[in-house]
This record gives sequence, structure tokens and C-alpha cells, in this order.
Amino acid sequence: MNKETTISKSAAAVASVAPAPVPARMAAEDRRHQILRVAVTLFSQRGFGGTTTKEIAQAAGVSEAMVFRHYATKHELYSAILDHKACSGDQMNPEELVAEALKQKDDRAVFERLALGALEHHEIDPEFQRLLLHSALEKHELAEMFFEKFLRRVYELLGGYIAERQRDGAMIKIDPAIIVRAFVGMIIHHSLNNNLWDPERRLLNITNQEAAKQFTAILLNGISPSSTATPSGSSAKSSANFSSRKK
Amino acid sequence: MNKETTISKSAAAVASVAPAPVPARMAAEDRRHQILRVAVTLFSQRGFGGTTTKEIAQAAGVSEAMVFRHYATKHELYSAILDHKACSGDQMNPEELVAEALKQKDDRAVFERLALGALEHHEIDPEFQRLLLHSALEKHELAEMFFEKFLRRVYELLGGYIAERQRDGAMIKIDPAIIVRAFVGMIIHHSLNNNLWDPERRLLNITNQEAAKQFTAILLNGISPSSTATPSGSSAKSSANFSSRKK
DNA sequence: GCAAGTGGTAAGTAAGTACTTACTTTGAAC
DNA sequence: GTTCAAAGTAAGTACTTACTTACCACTTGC
Repeated sequence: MNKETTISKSAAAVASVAPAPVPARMAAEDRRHQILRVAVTLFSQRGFGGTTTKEIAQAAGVSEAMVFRHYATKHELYSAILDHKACSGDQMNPEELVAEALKQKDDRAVFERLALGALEHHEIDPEFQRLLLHSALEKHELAEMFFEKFLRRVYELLGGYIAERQRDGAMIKIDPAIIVRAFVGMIIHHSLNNNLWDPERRLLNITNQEAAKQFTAILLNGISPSSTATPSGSSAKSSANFSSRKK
Repeated sequence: MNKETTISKSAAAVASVAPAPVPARMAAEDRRHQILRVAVTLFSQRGFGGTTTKEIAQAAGVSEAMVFRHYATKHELYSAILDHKACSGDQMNPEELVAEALKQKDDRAVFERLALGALEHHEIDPEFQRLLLHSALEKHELAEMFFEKFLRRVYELLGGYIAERQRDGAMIKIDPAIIVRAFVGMIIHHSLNNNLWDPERRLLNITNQEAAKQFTAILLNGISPSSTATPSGSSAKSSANFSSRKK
């Protein structure tokens, strides 16, 4: 019924020059993951409604049927992506990022590290921000999940710290949530500019380090009780950047 | 070639009680505008790919053919909406909003008015922000247009003013674009939170006035040369808001 | 050798989709 | 009253969409 299997023996010898053109049969797990990966790119570029399962299959180099073998519906694939993006290890963890800075009450380090962490994360993985926006606009559950699992946590973490520093007399007493919003706003908007509106950096072209440093400086200066002399010793070393050139 | 026209005569007698259920024939302009209006709502909620021409027609109470009589393609309708939203009179005009404050070099008024203008605009017309985000994600030309016609203008206007105030010695010398980004970030992110992520205001619930005031205070304090004694005379009056409660 | 499982596909299907066509109704000017 | 353009529609068309079905090829353990 089928042809001779003599050739199959020599299959190992074939792959000498081009391993790519071979259809490349894959383990189920791998294929599943590969489909997910190409779908991430497409969904982040075109959104849910703007992406077809045919396109996803083509991008993955398989037939549409394979997509539906691994994910029962298009929605299931979409949700799997969002779950993966939201829960996978490459997500930034604000708590541990600033844990030691918090203990030392090094304001500058707390804010700067948080800012840099977010900016780097968005630069390395711009797809995440796009996916998040798409899903927020479509009112997908991920938007709510992101809110609960991330935004709220940042507000509690940073807000709590700010409240503590206000009790110390180290910061003026505005509602901590306002301060957090101001700071998070600077950072998110900066990322959004870089990823969405002005990827050529026409309006502003600075490194993430620089951005984190400057935004932190503006904010901390903006909420310091009297600004001039940094009273406690810990944060003295690096604040020279632009306060040195006054007058 | 066609059938008898005898039955058609009696059609007028049918509509006796309700004037509303009557299909309500409209002037072309009006219908065109009405279709545009319902399409705005649908596109802003579901995006371009997520909205069907059938839905638009139903929402407008006409047949699909009418939609295509007024707008040759779905894309033309979408573009017409964006043009209308971007160019119509209800768009805010930053220059004239802060013209007098600029002349008087009243820093607080400049920033606060700009902030309040933007926040109110986004609150009154949240559809605009959603449409803008959708089109930015889809890389529609409106996103570029918005960038050129609005964002760039704000950066030039505010950045120019900041540069001037830096020469006056009234603000520290960081790249003005960074300061603008920080400020615009606070405002846009606050609007985005209210419209997209946290419409119930769980994280922060303040009036637009309050937000404009606090964000302005944080920023101006953050970029004031030494905060305590404002060296040049002009900007003395306004920074009293919360620096009064230090210690 | 062959049965069974696995990775994979070609070729569907039914329901949409954007967009058209051929036709009817309406209102006002002549 | 007839005419005639403009407002309106029902019922398409051609094509795409998400999702299925029935089948193939290759490996593996016996």
C-alpha cells in the first residue's frame, strides 16, 4: 500500500545542508507553544477581531486544523495567550524588585528601580503593552486581572511606602494615591510614547536609565517637604545630577 | 416587465396611531450625520474589526445599503469619523486655552489650565480617547495625525515656555521635553485610568480640579530651582498651596 | 509485519462579511 | 395629476470566517 521504507533509514544523512525546508514534525507541546508565540505577535499587532485563524496557521507554518487541534476555539487561544503573558515568569515583580530599597528607606532607589524595571520590561516586550491595551478596549477579563494583580498591588506597595515616609516627615502629605498616579503616569506614558505614538523618538529620545532618573528626581523633588538639603544620609550620593547646577 | 401597481395606493392608510414607528425619512445630510454618530459609538466600543456594517445600519435604523450610499466603504466611514473627531470644533485648543497665562508667566495657571482642559475633554468625550487608542494600535493615519497636530504642538508650546522659564531661572535646567512628558503622562494616564481601567475610581477618586491642581503642584515643585526661596520675583504667589504645611 | 498512537493535512461547511443590484416609496415642483 | 430625483429597501453576490471531517504518513513497541 505504501512505498518502500528503504529511504527512511538514510533520513539522518539527509539533513546536511538545509534543515529548514523540511516540514519539521514537532512534539505536540512544542507546536502548541509555537502557535501561541506567533499568535501573540499577530494579536498584539492587529487585535483579536483583526487577526484570522488562517493567518495564525500560516505564520506557524501549519494548517488551520492544527491550530484548532491545540486550541478548541480562537477565544481559547486568545485567553491562553493572555494567561501566559500575565502569569509567566518574565513578568516583573514589583515587591522583590524594591524590597531592599524599601527597608533602607532609600526613596530614590525605590522609585528609580521601579521605573527602570517597568521601562525595561516594556522595551523588551512591547507586545505585552499592546495586548493589554487591546484587551482593555475590548473589555476582556485580562484587563480586570491586570488591574487586580498588578496595578492595585503597585498602588498598595508604593502608596503604603509613601504614607510611611509622610509619617516620617520625609514627604509632604498629599493623598499617596495621587502621588502614585503621577509617577506611574510618567512611566506608562513614556513607554506608550515609545511603543505606540513615537517609536522614532522624535519628541524625546533618552535612555531608560535617564528617564527613570529624571522622572524620579522630578517626583521626589515635587513631594519633598522643603527640597534643599537631603536630611538623612542614605540617598546623598547620586542626587547631584541636576541639583548641582543651581546657580 | 413589472407587476401591477394597484396595491401600492393603500399603503398610506396604514400609519394611523404611532408617528415613531414610521421609518422617518430623513434629509441626506441628516442621515449621513446620524449614521456617523452611531458608528462613532460602535467603533469606539468594539474597534474597526469588531464592528460590522450590519450593526451600524441596524443601530441607525436603516438598511445596510443606506450606509454604503453615504460612505462608499467601511474604511471611508471610519476615516470620516476620525476626521470629524480630530477636526471638529469640540476639540480642545491648547494655545488659546493658556494664551494669557503664558503672557503673564503664571506657571501654575499654564499647567493647571492645560491639565484641566484635557481632563474635562476626556471626561465629556471618552469615545475620543478610545477611538484614538484603537486607531493607534491599528496604525491608522489618525494616530499620526493626532501626533502631528496635537502632541507635537503641546510639546512645542509647553516645552518652549519651560525653556523660557529656565532662562529666567525659574525652573531647573532639565530637557524641557522630559518635563512635558512627565506632566502629560500624569494627565493622560489619569484619564486613561478613569476611562479604561478603573471607571469605578477604586484606586483614586478625585475631581478634575483636584487632579489638575495636585499634578501641577507636584510638577512645579519638582522642577523649581530650590523650592524654598524662589529667586526671581514673578512666580512667588502660587506655590503656596502645600509647601505651607511643611513640618 | 502490523496495530495503535501521534503529528499533520486537504477539503470541506455553515454562517458571516463587505458591498451591489434592482426595485419601491416619497415629496415637491411643474 | 404627472414627473422625477432623492430616500429607502429586500434580496442578492462573491468571498471570508471560524471551525470540522475524514483521511494520510510516520514512528514505536510488540
